[in-house]
Amino acid sequence: MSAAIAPIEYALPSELEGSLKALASARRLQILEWLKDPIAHFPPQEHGDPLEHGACNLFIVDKLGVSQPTASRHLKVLVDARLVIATRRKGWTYYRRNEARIAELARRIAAI
Amino acid sequence: MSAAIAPIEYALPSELEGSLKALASARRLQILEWLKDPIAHFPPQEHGDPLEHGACNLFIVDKLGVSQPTASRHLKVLVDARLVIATRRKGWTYYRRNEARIAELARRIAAI
DNA sequence: TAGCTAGATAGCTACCACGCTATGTGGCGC
DNA sequence: GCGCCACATAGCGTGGTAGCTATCTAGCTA
Repeated sequence: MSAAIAPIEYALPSELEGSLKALASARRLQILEWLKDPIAHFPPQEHGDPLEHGACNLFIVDKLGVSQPTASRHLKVLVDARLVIATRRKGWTYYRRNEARIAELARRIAAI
Repeated sequence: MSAAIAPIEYALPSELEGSLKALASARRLQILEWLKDPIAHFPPQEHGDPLEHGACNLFIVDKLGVSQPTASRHLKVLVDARLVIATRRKGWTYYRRNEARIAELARRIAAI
């Protein structure tokens, strides 16, 4: 050892890149689309206002047509990217769009 | 055989998804950034107006700091997504941004 | 407190993207 | 016409992501 330390020639992973990766999935785009109008896309739910808290996890899993863990991971990616907001209530989790964050991202992409 | 044919539960790959995948890479974001102002980011080139035709492939390869085939693939992804336009001239290839396409994509993302 | 159910985690497979080196190919220029 | 140079293609290794089943955990309800 040890020769020179390799310079970081690398493009550093930006937050923008992360957000784009979160968006670059048909499943996740679909979820965001549904969440635009939860009342139209999901069955009526008893505990948790669709508009205030969002759609129930179970409905999303069901409508996505994938297994529960797979849907869960997609939702986690969206939450981690702060594109959607999760709310726990009683025994369920509800998801809604983070409109502020989505708008901010749209602005950043417009400046690409 | 043969049971029922599985229904397409799948979210179909959209063009939007494809564009987002093309964009969701630090290297490619970097290239688009550089191409905003080729004169500022690349050495002066003799054959091919940086503003009209874009930056010479060789400069991009060099500045990216990856091998020629790797850079070539990144550029191909951008061209295939129509985010940049390639021009062949003499023996070289020049790349420039497709501003119309980029703006259109930004609009679509704003409506996500 | 006990049981049940929503959701997360673990662990697997398959696939795709990114990096590389080696090699083709096609068009300029001498 | 020949050689050379710019760029593409082939092929390989690796890491990350999406899908699955099985299982764990936490918190609601009775």
